[in-house]
Amino acid sequence: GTAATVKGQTQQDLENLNAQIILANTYHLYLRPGHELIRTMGGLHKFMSWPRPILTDSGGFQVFSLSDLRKVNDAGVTFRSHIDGSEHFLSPEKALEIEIALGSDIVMVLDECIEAPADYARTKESAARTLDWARRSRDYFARSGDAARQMVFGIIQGGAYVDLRRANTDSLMDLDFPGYAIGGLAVGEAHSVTCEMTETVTSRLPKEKPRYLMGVGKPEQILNYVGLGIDMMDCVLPTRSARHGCLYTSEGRLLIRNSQYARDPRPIDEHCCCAVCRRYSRAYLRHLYSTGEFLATILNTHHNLYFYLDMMGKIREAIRFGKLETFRSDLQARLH
RNA sequence: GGACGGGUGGGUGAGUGGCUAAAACCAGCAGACUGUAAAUCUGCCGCUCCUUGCGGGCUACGAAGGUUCGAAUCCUUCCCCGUCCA
Repeated sequence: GTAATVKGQTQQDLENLNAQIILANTYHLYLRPGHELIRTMGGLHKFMSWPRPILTDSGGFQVFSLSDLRKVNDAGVTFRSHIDGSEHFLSPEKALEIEIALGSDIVMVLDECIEAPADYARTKESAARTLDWARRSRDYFARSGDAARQMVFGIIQGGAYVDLRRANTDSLMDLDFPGYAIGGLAVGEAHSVTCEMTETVTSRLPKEKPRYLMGVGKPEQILNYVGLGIDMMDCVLPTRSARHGCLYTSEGRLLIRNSQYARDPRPIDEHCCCAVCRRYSRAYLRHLYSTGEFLATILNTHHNLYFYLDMMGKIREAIRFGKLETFRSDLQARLH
């Protein structure tokens, strides 16, 4: 829900899907419509009519993905807006100020997410900066925030280097955040490396606090991350892929535009109970997609979100019954 | 009957002697997408052969002839389409 909307779904849809929490983005909402406007409108929950929890990302990822529009130094990040080219400065304190104005439930600190692969010296320097920013964020929130209403999560960086990940995890834990995020992964490195770094971190983190792996992932990868002790994830994949005609099923991905579905009367996934699968055929959905109808986006997004949320529900259930390993290997085998 | 303008690959439409199997866009086919600058991006898109190479052969810019080393491009005739005049 980057721009205070999950593209293609109404808040009502999201409630029907049983979405527990959505993510919104500091950088985007700061540029448009502006955090002061949202504060004036009663905060982000009220503004977008979403009574359930919201997590706000800090703009750290934009530092990375808008790389040719930014300059980073220890003080913070100077961005040029991707919308009108205007220049803006984001510091750890400024990011918190915005997120406090938005009133999100979980506030992410500003971090620096760097490209993969990055060399050791650069990664070390950047991770140290992120750690320093986390300290500043914590201190700023202690002065200006309301711990009864919001909680701030720290972010661990350290690239693909085990010792840097370890050191940054330990140092961040010293700052005693209520939750910890792992950033800077799934940015181009091999999945095995993502897993190795994740395990390096989760094996050190306290069990009673949430662990959030930022920006992932594919369904079959999520099963691995959960197995490594991850509690939270966020990802554009289900919604963006939906807009691009890629649908997730219990048997793997399905590209709805493929000509083989032109006359296919079956639902996307015969085992799926979502509103789209209960009502529409592949042939119809392919037609909507290829004619560029926006109902295609709406229905495809609904299905993919149902798939993801349903899978997460089943994962929780499997964990509850001590069956995660079986569930994971069964599902991964079917997804391939 | 006459005067102009025009007929290009599935579509729209560039190209007015060699760099053109022919721009671009659309359609079609396939792929990608991971803390959302994304209803986006990439590849293929005449037929065919193989030793898959910035390879070979064939066919192609309304039709048929011609000029030229070389023609979608120039010339002739014909056939269509549009506009205007009688």
